[in-house]
Amino acid sequence: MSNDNDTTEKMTAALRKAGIRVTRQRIALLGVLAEATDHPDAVELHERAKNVEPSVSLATVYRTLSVLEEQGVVHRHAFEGGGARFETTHEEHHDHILDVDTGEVIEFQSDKIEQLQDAIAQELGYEVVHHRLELYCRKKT
Amino acid sequence: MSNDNDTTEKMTAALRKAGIRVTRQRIALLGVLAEATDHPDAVELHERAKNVEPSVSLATVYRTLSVLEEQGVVHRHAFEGGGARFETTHEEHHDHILDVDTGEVIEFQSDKIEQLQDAIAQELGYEVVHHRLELYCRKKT
DNA sequence: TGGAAAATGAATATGAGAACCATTCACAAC
DNA sequence: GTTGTGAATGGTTCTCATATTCATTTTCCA
Repeated sequence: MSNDNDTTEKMTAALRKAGIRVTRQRIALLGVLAEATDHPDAVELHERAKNVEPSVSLATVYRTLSVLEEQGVVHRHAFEGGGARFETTHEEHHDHILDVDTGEVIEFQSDKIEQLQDAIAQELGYEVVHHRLELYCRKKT
Repeated sequence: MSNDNDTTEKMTAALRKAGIRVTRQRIALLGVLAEATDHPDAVELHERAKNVEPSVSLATVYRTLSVLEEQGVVHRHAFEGGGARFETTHEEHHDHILDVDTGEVIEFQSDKIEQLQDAIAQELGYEVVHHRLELYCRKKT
């Protein structure tokens, strides 16, 4: 997975370009984010980042996640129950299925639904800035 | 609007049937919920309920809202920014458009989207228990 | 109408996240 | 490389929404 390095470098480049300093703590957090395939919350990210760079504090994780979100580097999700969860922005846009039994998160994407959303908003005189679509599901037996 | 009374009575009936006591405070809150056309939060509901029954405390509003949610009498929504907001369950299922400038909430309903959601879940071996679809929109100029 | 169980108000606790502040660090200019 | 300075940091404290505790009151069926 040399892709993680690419991702991390793209992210640090984005920060530098915005005049945002790239610190040890931020590098650690970016690395952890790049290699995460799940959708961890701040506390979980803190745990993982500490393994790379023990000096990372939870306060910095929260602060940095906000910065990264502002910079469009990560997405913040507020799924039902529990705190915010994060993922990097380097993938295509997608929505989420949440397994209500296991908590697992599955990504999906539907152009049709997106188009319908736009059409509905349009009809009411609105345009969609962003949206949130979460399917809380149970595995079929 | 004698419909509000109907709604309130349906709700109190549901509570009694579940062996849940119908107190002065709960009647006040149910009345307020029945006549709300917006999507108020707990503090706002408390304000409104106090006008009907000054003895209602905020703690009771929170507690009762949880009870009402468990009983399927109200829906709890966690829109972006700020606390939970509530509405009675007596209407048809619908999703929400949020005006990002004014905070206004508009309801809409799309069978097509619902069907697509089911189809997507189906394809991945899931069935939808419930879902959340929110369009954060801006009025077109 | 009495009494047990449930609901209440007031106060306190909780948990995620933001803010504060004195210290440290990144990095551009020399 | 050294240095100056503003941004970033860790630790702590604060906030805000909501939950919980507990002694007292109230509902409602017997």
